[in-house]
Amino acid sequence: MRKSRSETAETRRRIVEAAAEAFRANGIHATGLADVMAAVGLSHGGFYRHFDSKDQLVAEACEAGTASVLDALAAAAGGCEGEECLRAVVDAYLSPAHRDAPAVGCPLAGMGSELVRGDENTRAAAARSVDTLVTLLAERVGNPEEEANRSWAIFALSAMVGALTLARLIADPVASAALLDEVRQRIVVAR
Amino acid sequence: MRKSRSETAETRRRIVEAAAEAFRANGIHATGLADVMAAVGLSHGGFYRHFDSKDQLVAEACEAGTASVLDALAAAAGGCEGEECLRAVVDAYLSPAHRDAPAVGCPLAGMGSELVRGDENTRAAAARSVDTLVTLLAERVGNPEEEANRSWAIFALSAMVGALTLARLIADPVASAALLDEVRQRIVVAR
DNA sequence: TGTACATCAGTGAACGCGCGTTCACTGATGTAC
DNA sequence: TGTACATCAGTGAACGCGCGTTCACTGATGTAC
Repeated sequence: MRKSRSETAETRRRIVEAAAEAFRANGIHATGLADVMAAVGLSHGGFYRHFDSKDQLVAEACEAGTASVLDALAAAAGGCEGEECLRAVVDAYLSPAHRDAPAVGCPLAGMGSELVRGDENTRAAAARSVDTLVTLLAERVGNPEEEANRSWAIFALSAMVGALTLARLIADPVASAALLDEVRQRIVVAR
Repeated sequence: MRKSRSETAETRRRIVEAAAEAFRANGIHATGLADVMAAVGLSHGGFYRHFDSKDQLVAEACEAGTASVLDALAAAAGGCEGEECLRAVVDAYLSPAHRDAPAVGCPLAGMGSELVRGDENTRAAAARSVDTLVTLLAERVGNPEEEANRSWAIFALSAMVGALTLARLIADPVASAALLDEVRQRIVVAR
């Protein structure tokens, strides 16, 4: 049953991807390893050929989820790099589409309160996710190394993560969309 | 073994309080009913004399946690009601003390991503929590019924919930405190 | 290049454990007369 | 006010179930000669 090295690497990648989706959609604790392995079409016993523990998978899933969100936001900005695309990134993050698709959305919003209680590696990965997203936002308003730009980006990311979480809590679609709209406008103005 | 009505009510209240603390500190899924009952000094079997299900307890714990945070923030404002106390409320919410005491802190930050996946009653309770905190903030900048004040308060609460979550993810105490400071200042300025 | 052997990805059963929930039981409280 | 009985808060064992993790096994892949 042994697989070739490239197949093994591909399987591992698919496990991380499936985990990243399941953790964001259903929560870390509520998602079993058997669920993740089944999503990839494997039995759960083989999990430990790829990972030491569920904690390790959580940390990697956080990284993978962040990378996918980063790609999606960069794509939404259409490849431009200046301030003119700031609105595109913020609009994409605070869209009803993002709110309604947590499985492929921001891990900080989808599993933020569970990441806080993760192990050391998980929290380190989550902290890197914060840094990555802060840099993405800072780039939209100028040099991402400049203190003022990072400072604004930290503020913007906080508001974005919080707004997405709150928007998902509010069942009324009108009120939820209104919350997203208001935060969206104020973030751009706050720059 | 039967208890008097007032004792029964008091026991029920203590279960909700203990649950509110445990859920915020350790997460909803990670906290067992036996843990909660043990914290109150009871065996787990008696739980169902007070509640229909764990879900019901989660919803009530969300409400109770919000009430306690509301009290704490009102106390931080020192009883004054005008705009001059806005800073006191925001400072209290975005303080290292709040960050380091999730058990008695804001439920939206402490268990936000788990509340999103709660049942109907839980999400309704969480949505009421959002509304309650928005009103508290709106009151600090004027008439809480006025659209402009509510709109700002929604933005402020989003930034506050997000910032507290991110601050808890960042292990480095200097970077974490810096994030809180920056968001704190910008929220007040954004008014 | 071909052969012999070591490696190891994946299977499926099993491990101990804790979960939410149920239940028979106890005995103090509440109620009806 | 006092007595007899119904109620029910709390106990502790048990229910079925799913969890993370381990393990003996299979057989294709990788490696050494």
